[in-house]
Amino acid sequence: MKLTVKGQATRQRIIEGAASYLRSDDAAGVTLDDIRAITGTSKGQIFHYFPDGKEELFLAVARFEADRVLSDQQPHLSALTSWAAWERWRDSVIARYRAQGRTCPLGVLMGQLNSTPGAHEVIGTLLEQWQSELRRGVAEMQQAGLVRSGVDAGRVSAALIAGIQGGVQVLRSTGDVTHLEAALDIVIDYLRG
Amino acid sequence: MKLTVKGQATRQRIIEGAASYLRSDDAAGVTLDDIRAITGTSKGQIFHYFPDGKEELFLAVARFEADRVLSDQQPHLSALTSWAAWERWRDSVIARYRAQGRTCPLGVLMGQLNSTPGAHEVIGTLLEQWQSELRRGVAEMQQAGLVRSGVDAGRVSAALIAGIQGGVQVLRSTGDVTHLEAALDIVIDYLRG
DNA sequence: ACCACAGTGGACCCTCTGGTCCAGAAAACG
DNA sequence: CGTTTTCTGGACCAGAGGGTCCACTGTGGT
Repeated sequence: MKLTVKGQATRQRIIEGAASYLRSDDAAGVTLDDIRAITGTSKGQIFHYFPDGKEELFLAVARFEADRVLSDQQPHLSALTSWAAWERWRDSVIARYRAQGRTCPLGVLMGQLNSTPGAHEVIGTLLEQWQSELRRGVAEMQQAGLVRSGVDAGRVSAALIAGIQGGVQVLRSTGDVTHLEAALDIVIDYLRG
Repeated sequence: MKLTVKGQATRQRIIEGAASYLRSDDAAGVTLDDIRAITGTSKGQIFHYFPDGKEELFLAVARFEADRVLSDQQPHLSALTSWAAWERWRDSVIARYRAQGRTCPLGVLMGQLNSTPGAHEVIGTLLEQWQSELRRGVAEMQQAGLVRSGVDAGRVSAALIAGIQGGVQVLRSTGDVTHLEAALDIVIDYLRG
């Protein structure tokens, strides 16, 4: 499929419009027609740019959102080289999800893409990259002698990922951000020894 | 609505049949008709026992499954009075979710009940009870002098809940149980001081 | 025995939604 | 220019799935 500049723009408009819609409150039951309306496009265009329909479109949006998750944590996530940096990172994560509140674009997307392989792949990749950055952060702290070398960086980063995911999930169903805070703080405290 | 003994039995059969079906692999897109077929009932019966239809039925199943989550952790969850007991509890949680694998009845249910107040209430209640048991366990360890009194039992239990939820979610999308293990182990290690 | 009401089966309906199709407008390109 | 390709609009289709209805059967109480 050839895409002209105009075509690229429209395609992007669809993705970003959908992403933006998912950040609104009642996006639980998104439909292609919702997205069509929001983005001011037509059925024809949606299937022109996403021939495989719903799944392809939603996967594209999911990738877009997954990128956002990581980039929203920058520059902190890539520079976890001091305790102050870890604190800044922690704060940025909490701020991000506090702002997001009970809505969760990726969560809605996963609900729509009923556990298709593609969906798992997007989430898997995201978690992998995320954890890998954290693992690197822990290792750097160890090299700098700020974290005892007996700590298993892989394990700590896995626990952080789990804590964040779970904290966000609790936030989604209870609106309460304290679980996320507690999980992050306790693992970081563990790191401090 | 009056229910005879037979009626009660049928109603229960529907709930348990649905729950069992949700534990199978491809339950992502459950439909009332699936449940009807599995439980050997008719449309008439389903709406007879669950007048509000899908939502009422699925909420009933969700409550059933939520009970299961807690009772599967017994008797360990209610007797967290020694390190050995904590280990046993940890092992029972991991065993349960390892066995469950990538399927997650409550997860599927939540996907269907698109964030209705009822769904949030079921999950909220479950998490509350769960965390409250854990908090009690931590407090008892403190009273026994096994955990330093400076530890905030509420925070630790919140972190455990978050870690478990997140660990299970990772398990669902990657099939990997190590995140769950890491989260539990690290928070328990933190408790050990 | 009778009656009222619960239990059961299944045909039927209706909406919602993903997906198809095609015709016309607008670009790209020679 | 002319033609070929892409872009856009929207009518239309088909299947799925939740929900309704009603007739029939079983059951419990008096």
